Amino acid sequence: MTGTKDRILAAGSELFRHGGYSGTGVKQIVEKAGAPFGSLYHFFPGGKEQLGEQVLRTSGMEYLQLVDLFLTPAPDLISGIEAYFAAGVNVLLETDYVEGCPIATVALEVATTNEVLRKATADVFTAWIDAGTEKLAIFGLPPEAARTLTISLINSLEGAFVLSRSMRSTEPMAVAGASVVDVARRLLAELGQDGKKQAA
Amino acid sequence: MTGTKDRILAAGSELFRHGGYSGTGVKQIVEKAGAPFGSLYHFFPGGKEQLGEQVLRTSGMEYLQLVDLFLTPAPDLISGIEAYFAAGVNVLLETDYVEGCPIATVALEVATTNEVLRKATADVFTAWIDAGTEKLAIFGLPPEAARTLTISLINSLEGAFVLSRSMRSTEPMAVAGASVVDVARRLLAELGQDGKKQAA
DNA sequence: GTCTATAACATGATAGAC
DNA sequence: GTCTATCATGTTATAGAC
Repeated sequence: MTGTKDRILAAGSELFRHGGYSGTGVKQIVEKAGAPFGSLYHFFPGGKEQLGEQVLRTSGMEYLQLVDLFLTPAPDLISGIEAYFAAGVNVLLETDYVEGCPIATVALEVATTNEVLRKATADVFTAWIDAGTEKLAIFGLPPEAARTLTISLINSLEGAFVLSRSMRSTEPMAVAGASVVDVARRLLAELGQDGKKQAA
Repeated sequence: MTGTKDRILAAGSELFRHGGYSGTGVKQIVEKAGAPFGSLYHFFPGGKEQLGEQVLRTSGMEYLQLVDLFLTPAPDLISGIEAYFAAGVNVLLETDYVEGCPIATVALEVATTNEVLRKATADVFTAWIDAGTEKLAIFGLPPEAARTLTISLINSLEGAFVLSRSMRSTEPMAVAGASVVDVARRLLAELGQDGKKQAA
């Protein structure tokens, strides 16, 4: 049984990342959640801003699990990266370019206009970078190289979502994947490693 | 002498890219432009949407000139890319992470909510890609390689603006520059070229 | 805790004097 | 073409019955 609060969070997450923070009204959110209007201010006394912050932090942590889903099963670093961006292409096609990053739309909107929400987006990105850095160790990458590659991967993914969703083309996402593979290959060559999954 | 219409466009450009399309009110725009409220609907009978479209197309073409500013003077491809992302770092620092891409904020906001504005952002990105592809020919890159590298560059730049502005750190922008250099080096090696500027 | 009515305000847009 | 007053609507938030 899904609680009212969770339904409000889920509805907010979808509406915020599609229409933006300013572009989404609180009535729209409770309506989509099938929740009474008063419940919003019962569960989120801080109003729209508190809801926005919770939505960012919650969906940010949910998407963190996607890293495991595609990188962990891969036999080596390169095919892990390829699987990750192939999944990005699939998301674009399967949702008709509707879905992308759950954070970026709001992140750009609030970067200079709302410090509470900006901090929430920054915390999510920081968590993603730290988790990716840790995860890439399974392919033998030392911390510094793993961090650089993770940031490069997120950079390219975020930028590709902007271009691909705007242009309604998978080309930018495909190019992004190939680019990150280039970066990974250069790193591996520099380290003299093969990028195969390490024994536990 | 700056016309009223131009001042409205300039004010709209700044406010839209900072606060987003939904987050910016038309009254806010005319106030910043020092223009009478009625002038907005005189010059833009289509209202906020027509203004938004004009702002996107106009500032998109203005930023196109920045490609020339940093890539053209470079003696070779690699140092051109480095100069470009160094400029990105400077913009972040000099504006205290306020300025970024004039299109991306609105692009994510309207990608699935306003087809007129989405098309405008797509046309701008397409123009950037085409212009970059053409410009990179001065370093000897054939069209296909030039297009791939241009998309990779814009991907990384856009994503780095998202992360850097959110986290208030230049690290993502610096990583982005190094990553695109990796991609360029791989392309040059594959083509057997040196990336030096070609004679006219 | 659920739900509704409504307050207080901001929004995009328009009418019409000048 | 400039400028102001105003409309209708949508916004966030609150009060208070149940």
